Amino acid sequence: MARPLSDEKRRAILNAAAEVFAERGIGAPTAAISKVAGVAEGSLFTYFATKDDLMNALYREIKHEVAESLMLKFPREQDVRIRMLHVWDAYVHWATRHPHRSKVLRQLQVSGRLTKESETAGAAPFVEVMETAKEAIASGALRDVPLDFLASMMDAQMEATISFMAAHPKAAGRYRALGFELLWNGLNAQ
Amino acid sequence: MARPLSDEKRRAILNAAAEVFAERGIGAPTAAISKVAGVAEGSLFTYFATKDDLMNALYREIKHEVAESLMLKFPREQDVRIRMLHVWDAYVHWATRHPHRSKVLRQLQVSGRLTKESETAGAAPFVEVMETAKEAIASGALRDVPLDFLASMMDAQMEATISFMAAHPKAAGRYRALGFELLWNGLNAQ
Amino acid sequence: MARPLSDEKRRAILNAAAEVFAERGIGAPTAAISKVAGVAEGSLFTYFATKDDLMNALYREIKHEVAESLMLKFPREQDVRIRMLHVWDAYVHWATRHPHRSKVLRQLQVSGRLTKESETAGAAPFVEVMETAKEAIASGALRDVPLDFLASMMDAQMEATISFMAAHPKAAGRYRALGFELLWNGLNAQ
Amino acid sequence: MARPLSDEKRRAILNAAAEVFAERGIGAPTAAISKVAGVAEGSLFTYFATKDDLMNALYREIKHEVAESLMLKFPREQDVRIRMLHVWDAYVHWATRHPHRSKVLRQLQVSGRLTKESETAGAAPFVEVMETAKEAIASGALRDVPLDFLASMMDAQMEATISFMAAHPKAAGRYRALGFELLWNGLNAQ
DNA sequence: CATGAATGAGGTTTCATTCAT
DNA sequence: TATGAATGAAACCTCATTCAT
Repeated sequence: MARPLSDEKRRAILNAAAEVFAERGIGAPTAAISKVAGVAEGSLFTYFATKDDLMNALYREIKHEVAESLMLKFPREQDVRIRMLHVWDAYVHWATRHPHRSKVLRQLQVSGRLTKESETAGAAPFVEVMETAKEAIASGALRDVPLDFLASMMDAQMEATISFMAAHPKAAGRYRALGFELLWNGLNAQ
Repeated sequence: MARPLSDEKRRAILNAAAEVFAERGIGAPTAAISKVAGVAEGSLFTYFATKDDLMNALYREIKHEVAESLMLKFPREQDVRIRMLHVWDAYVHWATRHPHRSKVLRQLQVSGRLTKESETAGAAPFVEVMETAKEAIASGALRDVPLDFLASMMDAQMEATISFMAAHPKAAGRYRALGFELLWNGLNAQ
Repeated sequence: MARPLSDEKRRAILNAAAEVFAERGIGAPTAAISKVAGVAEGSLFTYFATKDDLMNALYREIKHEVAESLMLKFPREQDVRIRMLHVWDAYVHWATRHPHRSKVLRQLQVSGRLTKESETAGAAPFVEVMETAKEAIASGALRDVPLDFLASMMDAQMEATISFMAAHPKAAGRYRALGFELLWNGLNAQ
Repeated sequence: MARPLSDEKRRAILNAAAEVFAERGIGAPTAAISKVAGVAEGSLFTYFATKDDLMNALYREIKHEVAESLMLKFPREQDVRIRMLHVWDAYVHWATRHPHRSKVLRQLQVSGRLTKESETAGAAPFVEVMETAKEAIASGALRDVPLDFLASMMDAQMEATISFMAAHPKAAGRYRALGFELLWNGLNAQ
C-alpha cells in the first residue's frame, strides 16, 4: 500500500521539469512539463498537488543528487584541504555533467517559492562537509568564520565558477582549479 | 503643446517595479506595478512599450545607481587594496540601503530576459574598477586571474555577503569585513 | 480516457460565432461567442487555437453547407438553363433560410483574414457547377466568358439579389426570378 | 465664422483614413490614421467627433468623388446605352485609378457602421443616372425592373468586374467591356 | 486650436487546476 | 489511477477618447 503511484512516472515528471525549467525558465507552463514527461496534463497533479510543490520536490531531489555525488567517495580520512577540494571538484563536475539541473537549482534558489522546509532539507545531507569545516576551524587550520557564512560563500564561488566554465568550456579545467585556489587561499588562516 | 512625458512618472513606474518585483518576483503583473506607481494600467506602456522593456530599463537604472554609488568617491590615488575595499564597502552599503533594488538586480540577472545591450550597458560604468584590477595584476600585487573571472567571483562573493547580512543584521558589519577578507586573501599573490 | 472533444460543443461555438458575427460584425469579442455558445471563455480556444482559426473554420463550414444545399439535388441530366437556375434558386433559398450565415459569409470574404487554403477549400465543392458552365460555353449555349469571371459575376448578382430580398421580403420571390433573368439573359450567346 | 477648422487638415485626415483603411482594414487604429495624416492623435477628434463619424464622412466623400467622376461628362443627349456605358466605364476607370478608395468603399458598405443618412446622401448625386434608367424603362428600351434593384445589380456587377480587373491587370480592358455586355444584355427588353 | 500623454475598458490568449470519463 | 477537456481568473497589451499644456 506504500505507493500506488508509479515511481517511474514521478521521476519522469521531475526530469521533465528540470529540462523544461532549464530551457524556458521557471515560468514555463506545467503543460509543457507533462508533455515532455509523456504524461497527461492532469497526471502531473496527482503526483504534485501544485506547481509549487513540484518545484520544491525538484529542488530537494536535485540537492539530494548533488549530495550523493559529493559524499559517495568523500575522503573522510584525508586532511581538510583534500576534503574540501573533493567537495569542490565533485560539485563542479556534477554541474558540468548536469547543466540543466545545475541551472535549475540556481533558478529555484532565487525564485522565492521554496519553503523553509525545502531549504533545510536541501542542506541536510551536507552536514559532514560542515563538520569538516568546523574541525578545521577548531584546529586552527582555517580562519575563524561562521559556518553558515563559509558554506554560503563557498556556494557562491562554486556557482560563479560553474557558470564561467559553461561560458568558456575550453578553459574549464583551469577555472575549476583557479576557483578553488581563490576560495582556499581566502580561507587560509593567516 | 500637450503635457510632456513626465520624468517623475517614469521614475515612479521604475520604483514601483523595483518594489513589486522584489516582493512578488519578476512574474508580478504589470497592473500591480502601475497601481503602486499611482498610474493607469495603460500609462505604463506609454513609458515602456513592453514588460521586457521595463525590466531592461530597470536593470540599467539600478546598475547606473550602483555605479554612481561606487564611483563617486572612488579613491583613484590610493593603493589597490583600498580601492577594492572601497568598491566592496560601497556596494554592500548600497545594497543594505536598497534591499529591494539589490534583490531585483539578482532576479533580473537570472531572468533570461535581459538583452545583450542591457548587459553591456550595465557593465560599462565599472571599467575603472576593472582597470584597477588589471593594474594590480600587472604589478604583481594580485594573483594572475582573468579579469572577467575576477569580476564574476567578486560579484558572487558580494552577493553572498549581502544576503547573509540581510539575514543577520546584527552582525552585518562583521560579515562585511569578513567577506572582503576572504576575497582579498584569496586574490593575494603568493 | 477523459471526455472526448465534443462535436456538439464545436458546433455550438461555430453556430454562436455565426450569430454573433452577423449581429455585431467580425470584430465581436470571442467572449461574446463563448457566452452564446454556453461555453467557458477558454474552451473556445481548445476548439480553435485562434480567433482567426475560428473564422477560417466557420468560413469552410458555411461553404460546405452551401455546397450541400446546392449539390444535393443538382439536376445533372437537365439542360444548362435548368442546372444554373437550380444553383441560383438553391443558393438564394439557402440564404433566405440562413440570413446570419449568409451575411457572415460576405463579411468573412472581405475580412482579409481567410487563408489561401480556406479559399481553395471553399471553392472546391462547386466544381460541378463550373463544369456545367464550361460545357455550356463549349457547346455555344452560353457566351464565351472566362469561367472565373462568370463565377464571380454570378456570385455578385446572387449576393445583390439576396440582400435585396432581405430588404423587401414581400416581393422576395419576384426578385429571385428577376435576378436570374438578368444573369441568364446577359450570358446568353447572341 | 464658417469654418475655423483648417480644411486642409480635414482632407489630410480623410485621405489618410482611406489609405490606412485600405491597407489595414477598417479596424485600423485612429492613431495610424493621424500619423499618416501628419496630425496629432487628438486632432483627429476635433475634426471628427468619433471614429464612426470619420468613417461616415469618408464614405460620403468618396461617393461624392465618384459622382463627380461619373457626372462631369455625363452624355445627357446621347441614347440610353451610351449613357449607361459612360457610367460603367467612368466608374471602372475611377476605381482603377483609385484602388484604395474603391476598396474602402466596399469595406465601409459592409461595415454595418454607416448611418441611414450617409447611405441616402451617398446615393443622392446619382439621381440623374436613375432618371436615365427610368426613362429607358418607360420607353420600353429596358426590361421593366425596379430601379433600386437595377442600381444594386449594376453596382454588384461593377464591383465584381473591378476586383477581377485588379486581379488580372493584363486583360483589364477586356473584362471591363465584357462586364458591361453582360449587364446590358441582361437588361435588354426581350 | 493643436498636441500627445493619460486613461481604463476591453481584447485575445494562457495556464494552473478541476473533474467527467 | 490516468486522461485531457473544461474552466475562468488573470496576463499583457491596444485603442478610442479625454484633457492638461
